Amino acid sequence: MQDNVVMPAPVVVSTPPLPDQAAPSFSPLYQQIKALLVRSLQAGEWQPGQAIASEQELAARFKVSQGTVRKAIDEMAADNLLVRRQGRGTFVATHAEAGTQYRFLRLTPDRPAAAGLQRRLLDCRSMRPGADVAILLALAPGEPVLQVRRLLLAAEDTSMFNAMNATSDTTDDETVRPVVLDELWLPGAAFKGLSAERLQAWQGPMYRLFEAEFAVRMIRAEEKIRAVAAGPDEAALLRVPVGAPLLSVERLSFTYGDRPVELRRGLYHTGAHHYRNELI
Amino acid sequence: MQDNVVMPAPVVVSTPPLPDQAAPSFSPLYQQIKALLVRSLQAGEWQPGQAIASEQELAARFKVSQGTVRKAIDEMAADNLLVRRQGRGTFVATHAEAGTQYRFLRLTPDRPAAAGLQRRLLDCRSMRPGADVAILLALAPGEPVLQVRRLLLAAEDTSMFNAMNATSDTTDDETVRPVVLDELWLPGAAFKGLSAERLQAWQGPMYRLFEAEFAVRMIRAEEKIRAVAAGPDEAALLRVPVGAPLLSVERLSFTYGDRPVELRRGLYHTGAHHYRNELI
DNA sequence: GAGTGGTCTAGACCACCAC
DNA sequence: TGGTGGTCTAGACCACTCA
Repeated sequence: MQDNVVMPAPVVVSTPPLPDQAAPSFSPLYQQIKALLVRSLQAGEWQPGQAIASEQELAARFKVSQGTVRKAIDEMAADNLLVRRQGRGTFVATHAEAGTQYRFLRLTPDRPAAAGLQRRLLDCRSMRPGADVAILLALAPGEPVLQVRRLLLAAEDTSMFNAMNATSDTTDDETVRPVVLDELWLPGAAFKGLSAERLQAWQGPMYRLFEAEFAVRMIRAEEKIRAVAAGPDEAALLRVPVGAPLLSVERLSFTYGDRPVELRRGLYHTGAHHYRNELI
Repeated sequence: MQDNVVMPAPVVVSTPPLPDQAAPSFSPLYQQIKALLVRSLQAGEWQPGQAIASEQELAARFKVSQGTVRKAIDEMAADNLLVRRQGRGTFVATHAEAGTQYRFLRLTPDRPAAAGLQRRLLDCRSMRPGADVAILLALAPGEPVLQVRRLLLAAEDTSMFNAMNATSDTTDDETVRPVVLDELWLPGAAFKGLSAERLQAWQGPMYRLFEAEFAVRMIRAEEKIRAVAAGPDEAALLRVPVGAPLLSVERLSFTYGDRPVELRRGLYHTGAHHYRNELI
């Protein structure tokens, strides 16, 4: 039974191999299958939200047993690359659906809030990256970056503060409060054509726009969190006093093959929200 | 082959069932096995760091196939309850070993540091809990809590600041800097006998003491993170100006069966450290 | 060499879903 | 009713560890 299992010879597949990154030679079959499936995702064989081939089909294609394909898919589901749905099939994960929307945003209202967050775009422009940004995003020499700035605003919880801000110094947005000031840097090459108008027109999560229009799927991210004092500009935008403590969240996001494709720095006002984390 | 698989009848085991929490009646076999294994851990059949029975033995004990036991153990390994080691066996996870020590501490030096963190116990006393603490820890009415306070200190990075703090206002600890001020609340019933002396004498991670001496294993935790301004006492202890931004990390830790057993509030000075997080 | 977990297969049946 | 993933089994061989 085990005779036909190849150790040196890699699995033969019909899909032509992609040019970049060679696969490790000796690894378990299911790992090889997993790598091949990741390549298929990377190459766009199946789009986010679509069903991939069934386990049976994949087993036939790769000439392995269904159990081996299953183990590969199990791991990819654990990595949030795929979503299994009994009776329906296995689907490419997406930032489109409720529940997986804003998967990376860990900011939560202290008391459960009905309404979500509103977005307000501040600016979007192309620029030469600073040295730090260029290194983190592994940019080619001379490659520009797109810089995006925006606010996220939450419905104000006025249930017990009705009297307090009767004389608020703001004329509009009495019922809404800025909570997050985001600053993003995106590699110019991958996001050619992204503009303020495009962002303005888009309804929905930004990561959904990226995967739908620019074929850039955010897979995982690393965040570094600090407490900082609000500077003058930040204070004005977030409507807090200068020097107020803010959460600084620096995020580096990766797509398939651990390629960094977004650097983001968020300043969170944690007066009525907190950053939640689960340690396991 | 499938005939002997029981759906209504649960698996018969030799270990007497523990009194608390009834198992759900209808669930996959491997889930039942998992629940039984968790109970064995809870009951102390195998101690942290020790090997559990082999897959073969467990399969025989529970009268299921090895594959079913394997799936149960796989999930428990993914939950960090067990650790598999090829050729050696499967071991109960512990906070003792390097690598799993300080598993829940996400604070990281901005630039890789050689030395770890020093501990300094401030105080440890029994007290009546506030209402919030009592609720979070699900305390019995009238049950006291142990309150512990301590500092974590890091070796100062003096490589480029030699001249700066020549006239530091502190007489001792020139080469060390407080980074974390921790305040813990522990249910008195579970930690009877814990004292300042006991903590002072202990070398190693606190969670290791808890699992070794009080049979309380921390399995997972939830953290809420905010940015706050340092108050007078906190500022003095952490040697920062009053009002300096600090990271407030509120942690609720759970043991087997999702029982909360520790509430902790840490204030982190993130001048040369940050809280790292991986989003997947 | 004996024992452990790790991989792979083949086949059966179940639960769920859509048509 | 047919197809999907989900569970369970039985048995083979491999890789690793330790005495």
